[in-house]
Amino acid sequence: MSRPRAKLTNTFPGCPVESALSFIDGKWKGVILYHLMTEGTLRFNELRRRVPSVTQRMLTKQLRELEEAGLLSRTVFPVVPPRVDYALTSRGESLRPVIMALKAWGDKNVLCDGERMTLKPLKAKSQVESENA
Amino acid sequence: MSRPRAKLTNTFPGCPVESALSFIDGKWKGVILYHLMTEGTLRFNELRRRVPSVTQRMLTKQLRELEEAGLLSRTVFPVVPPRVDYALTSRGESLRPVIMALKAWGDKNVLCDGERMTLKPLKAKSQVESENA
DNA sequence: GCCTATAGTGTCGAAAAGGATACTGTCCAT
DNA sequence: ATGGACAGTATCCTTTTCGACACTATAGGC
Repeated sequence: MSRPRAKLTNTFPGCPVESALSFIDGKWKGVILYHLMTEGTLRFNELRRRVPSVTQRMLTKQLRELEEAGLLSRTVFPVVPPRVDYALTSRGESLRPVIMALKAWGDKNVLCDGERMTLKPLKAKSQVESENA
Repeated sequence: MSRPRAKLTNTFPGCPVESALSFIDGKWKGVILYHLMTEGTLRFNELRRRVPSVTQRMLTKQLRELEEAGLLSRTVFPVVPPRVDYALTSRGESLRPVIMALKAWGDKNVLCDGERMTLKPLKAKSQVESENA
């Protein structure tokens, strides 16, 4: 397969997994979708503030790709200073189970401590039970 | 964020989404996990046959990364010809909801027709109802 | 004696992705 | 008159990813 990932499309079982992944591939798409899902429509700089480490250029790029993929809509208001709203389309909304599964897995398995990303230890069943008790 | 994606780890809401994504990032990890989830333990060449377009070198690389991440185990049998089994660990198994959500989304939204990957049209509610009738 | 299967490794190069930095233009508040 | 907020572009450069291809070693079958 010498095609870029976004154009990956051989037919084989499991291909749907890859093609779905290709839509949220890109360093920031996951977070962008997550914020739009949990907070609703957001403006460019609102997104920027929520994803502090993305550069302007990358945020623009990822948003354009998501728009092209039909996952979000971009609404420009002809006012000054400029105003641009980003909102999920219904196809974007349909990704909610995926994003939320990722979020749940990340919450359970990863420690985002600000310096390193570390895996949380797996819990034995007894530990889980005592926590839920 | 000038770190590679695998080391992405700033603290912000939505970070769990990104860090979860970093585990299945890589052009073939999704499919590999999918096949191990649906078929159980597989040998190197069995995986290769299930993912026809991956090269040997890339399959090896992705498998090693998944192993390092603790998502699968690699068992070498000292026989000749060589035999190496790949199986999900329990942490790998814990990704099942994620992979299955991706699979479901892909099935519903993408047409893998072997030449192009195209988005299926969104269904109006009435259409869905008549299909389920 | 040659081919096949097994599970890789090594090297090379192209392409894609991502980051740093500087720049645009208008309005408003200070 | 200076600076900031807004939503971007443009240019350049580095890093990362991926693929092609060649190569390894051993046993068994024809």
